[in-house]
Amino acid sequence: MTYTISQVAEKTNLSVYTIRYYDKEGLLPFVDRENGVRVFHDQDIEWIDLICCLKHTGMPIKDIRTFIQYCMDNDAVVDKGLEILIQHKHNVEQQIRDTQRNLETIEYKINHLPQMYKEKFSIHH
Amino acid sequence: MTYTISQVAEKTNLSVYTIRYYDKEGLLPFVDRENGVRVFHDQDIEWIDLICCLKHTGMPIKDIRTFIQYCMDNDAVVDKGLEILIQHKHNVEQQIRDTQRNLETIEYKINHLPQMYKEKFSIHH
DNA sequence: ATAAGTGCTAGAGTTCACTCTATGTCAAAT
DNA sequence: ATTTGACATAGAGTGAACTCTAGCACTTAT
Repeated sequence: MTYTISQVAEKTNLSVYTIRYYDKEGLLPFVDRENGVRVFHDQDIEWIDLICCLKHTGMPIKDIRTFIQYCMDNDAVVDKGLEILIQHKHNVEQQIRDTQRNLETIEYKINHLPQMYKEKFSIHH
Repeated sequence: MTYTISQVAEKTNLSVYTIRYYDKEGLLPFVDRENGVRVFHDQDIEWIDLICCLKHTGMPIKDIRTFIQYCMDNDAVVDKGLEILIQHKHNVEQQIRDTQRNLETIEYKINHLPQMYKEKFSIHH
């Protein structure tokens, strides 16, 4: 089964523009061409899903490129790619903890907002 | 107790540039001036901490401005500010759930990376 | 009294991640 | 045979969030 760029756009919720931009940026070196036209296979979609996942969890595009390039390296040096992925997993775990702490702060501030407001206008004016 | 802009920069881990930028963008309408020089009080730091918290959890600057403006409104219309804060709390909760799902995907991909790699080069070349 | 240090503003520059435009090719439908 | 539609590229434009520069004011130390 193969897909055109617009079919991939539908499946991945990326715009056609974004897919071409990712390709331009070296994120999709695995995509085949037929007469210059991109031809996507199922395993390409899997790679793109992973790319989206990394992007959603805050990995910048140049880091994703590095990761993909390691994964595509001639020898079976998946190890380096795996290492990056495991490191990123730890980052995301930390990120969740940080966001949970921020959530607690927001909850605290929700309870203390009227007071902060009062402080502002009683002490300050 | 009052603070200069560079002391506030230290306390909040923002750069002096960023604090001035936030002020320019209307995020810090509560900051006093003495002969044109910004003078920060403890409750100002509390507001800035809240701003940082909102920023870290993905609220764009124009939304933070709207929130702050509601909070600073002449009448005791904290309600609108509170409403925004509660809505944002729900967004952050959703954000944590999304990130947890992404984390699961990453864990899955860590286990299947060697296989994805193999697929790529056996089917595809 | 001059030099250093900190503050101020206006506005230019940067980076990131798209997003769009202009222009062109090619295959299928009318 | 020409129109339509989907694909392609190069490169310009956008918006967000800083980040920095230039030039000036004011205070404090030598």
